[in-house]
Amino acid sequence: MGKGRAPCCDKTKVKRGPWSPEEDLKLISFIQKFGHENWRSLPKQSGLLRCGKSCRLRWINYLRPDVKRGNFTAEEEETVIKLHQNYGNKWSRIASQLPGRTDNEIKNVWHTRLKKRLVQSSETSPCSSNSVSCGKEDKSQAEGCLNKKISQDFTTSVSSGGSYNSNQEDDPKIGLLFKYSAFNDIIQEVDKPDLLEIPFDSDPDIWGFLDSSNSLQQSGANEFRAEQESDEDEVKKWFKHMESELE
DNA sequence: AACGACACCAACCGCTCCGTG
DNA sequence: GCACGGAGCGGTTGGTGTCGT
Repeated sequence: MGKGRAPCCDKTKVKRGPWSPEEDLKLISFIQKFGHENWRSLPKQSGLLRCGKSCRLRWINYLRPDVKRGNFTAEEEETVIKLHQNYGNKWSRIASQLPGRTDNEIKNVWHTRLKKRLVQSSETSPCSSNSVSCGKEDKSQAEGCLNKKISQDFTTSVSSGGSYNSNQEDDPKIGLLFKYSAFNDIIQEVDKPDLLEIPFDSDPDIWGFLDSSNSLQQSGANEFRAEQESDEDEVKKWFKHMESELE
């Protein structure tokens, strides 16, 4: 794109680094009221001294109501491994199959845990069966080797000759993915400006912050969203509280 | 208790994609 | 068709917590 591009924001005039609870509240409050049609102008309108990109990232990776916090379950990890085998480093693609998990989170988990785990297990059980050399001197090679093995296992489990998509309901784990995916439609609603629904379990820090001055109870982190429909009163209370916090 | 190594994760950076005029 | 701007994505970094010595 031709002449290069202007930076997304004036870095000398925006705050950087970790977000404070107050900033989080401002962002949540603004998005709940007005949505996020335009990330670039959002900081200005909401009174945040942040780059639009930073706001977007914070919202998507942390504040979004449907973000699931906490450790990945074994099933989720396995799913990530399999999806990575299919999609490669398309984290957003993988994330779309794991509701509540963000691309950033999946990426982190992959780099910190799963990749290592794969390399380790490839070292203990070399995939000699398919005549691929798994030299220890090249970790990426080892990883590739293992991926190949997983791929085989995966395609086998999905059933021979069938594509991933056409057989996903046959595999219990893929079935699980499907169940997750069913929530996607609901989750995507969150991005719509006119929606006024705030689940109470998205961010421990925020809720801890809120709890410190109010007794708004957050529901358990792993309880799913079915109970949320009756939370409208809670939402109003929450807004009132947030507004008072911001004053 | 102090220190270093390692692990984890939030956030940033820069690039690409896509819509619009 | 082209230029531009905004959004999204993936790679990387830096801060912080944890563990081992």
